[in-house]
Amino acid sequence: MKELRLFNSLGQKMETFVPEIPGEVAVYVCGPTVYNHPHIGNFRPAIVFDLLRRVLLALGYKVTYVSNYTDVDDKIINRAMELGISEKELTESVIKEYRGLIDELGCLQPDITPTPTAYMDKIIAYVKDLVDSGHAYVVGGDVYFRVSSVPHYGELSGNSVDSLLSGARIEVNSKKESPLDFALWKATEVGIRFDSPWGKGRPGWHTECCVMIDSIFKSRDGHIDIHGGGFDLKFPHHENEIAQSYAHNGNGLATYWLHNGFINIDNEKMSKSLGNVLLAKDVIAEYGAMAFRMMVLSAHYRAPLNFTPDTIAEAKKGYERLQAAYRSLGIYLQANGVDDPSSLPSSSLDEFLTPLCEDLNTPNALTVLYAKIKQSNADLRACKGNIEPLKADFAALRDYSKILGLNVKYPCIQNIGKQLYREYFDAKANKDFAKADELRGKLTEMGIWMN
RNA sequence: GCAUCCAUAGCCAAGUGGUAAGGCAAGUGACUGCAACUCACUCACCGUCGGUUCAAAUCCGGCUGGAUGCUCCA
Repeated sequence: MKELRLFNSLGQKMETFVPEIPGEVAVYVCGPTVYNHPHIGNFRPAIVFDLLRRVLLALGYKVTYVSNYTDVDDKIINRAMELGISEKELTESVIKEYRGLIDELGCLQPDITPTPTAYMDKIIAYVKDLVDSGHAYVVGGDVYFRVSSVPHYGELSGNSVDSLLSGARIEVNSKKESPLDFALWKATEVGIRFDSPWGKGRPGWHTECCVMIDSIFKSRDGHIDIHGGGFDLKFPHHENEIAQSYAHNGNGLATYWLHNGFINIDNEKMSKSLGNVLLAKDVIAEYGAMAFRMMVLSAHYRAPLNFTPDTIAEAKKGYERLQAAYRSLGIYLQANGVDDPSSLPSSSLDEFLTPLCEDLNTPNALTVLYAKIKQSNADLRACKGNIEPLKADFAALRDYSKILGLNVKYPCIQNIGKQLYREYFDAKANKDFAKADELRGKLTEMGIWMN
């Protein structure tokens, strides 16, 4: 099996990927809080970790890919009240939209998409365990995690407990033993809330992910191979997940921690306050889902990605070049005796996978793709009826596209199309340009012209 | 203030010790009966100052500029 190297945020260095169970990979990616139409920033992790999943699959691993929808949160409660609907109605409609966008963007749906509301019993039991073992304490109806009860807090984010303490803001909430302690359970008056041994309330965000991982991957002691998410989640979210996992399961939750960079708009942070939040559905409507995916792939996943009309337009062109070359080959092959190009045997993927195996270097993978597109176009121009090189070109474009999650297609030209192409090639060979033009017009009209 | 990361051509973006991938735009040329498509060629001393080294975009330090986080919070 080809070696995959990944940059592990835990330790800040490149490491060779070695799964805990040979041949199998457990992945968890922090999903969105579903309170409003998803914006484009929600889909960078979705695309990046979908790519990781596809690379793992191409390398021959069996992958279990889990990504949650956070459906308990203040933002959800506030938004639901604004709209005058229940939290459940709101989250269900947003999840539905999100799932649709995932499809459009060429991402595979996760194998499992847990939601905290469905795990409430387990969350409460988990928090109770932490209280019982002395890693958490109850104040009023709240439960807080005792950060001082676990070693190495700050390991992931590069913070030390001392520096975090010195940088801590003046706490409004003085109920906590330490400013670093975080809420596992919070007593609430407003919105959706649940019964617990500590009264009515809601779970803390950090705990939700931990419990879902712990439950879904019970057979692995709640320890997964890869945990992914946006850069902003490193601290406190992932740091706190690690602390809880050490306290509850005696392990650090995940071996490899991967964090994707953010999307900026015109070199500015995308934020509500700046009023520059771009909704995924709007961007897709204007430029196409594949243009957006191509744009995400055009930069390394850890680097910031700048969204401007130019950058997405450029990505769109790149995708269209791929699509056009693939389509031309698909049609030409059918017109020349290959009835089902999609079933042509695969060619070697080694050259293409090599950059992807170096910490998902998609820009370099795209370089390989562009070279193949160029070669395909040149081969098609020069083939003179010899379709052998075209078969290999086609298979390569097909397989590369699949790994990148870029949807490409070609029309089935049917027997009538094959007949018209035979006549077209004959007419051209006989320099009967009037007839060739007519046939070209007809093929164009049918939507199956090569170019 | 503390922490993490970044600074490569008009634009996007790889490369992390041995004299700068790729894409967009631009220019030149080729193919073609025509149009479109396509192909070839041209286009960077790597923010700045200093250090280490036979050798640095690549390592170290200063400076300048930028992104993000600092606890349930936008």
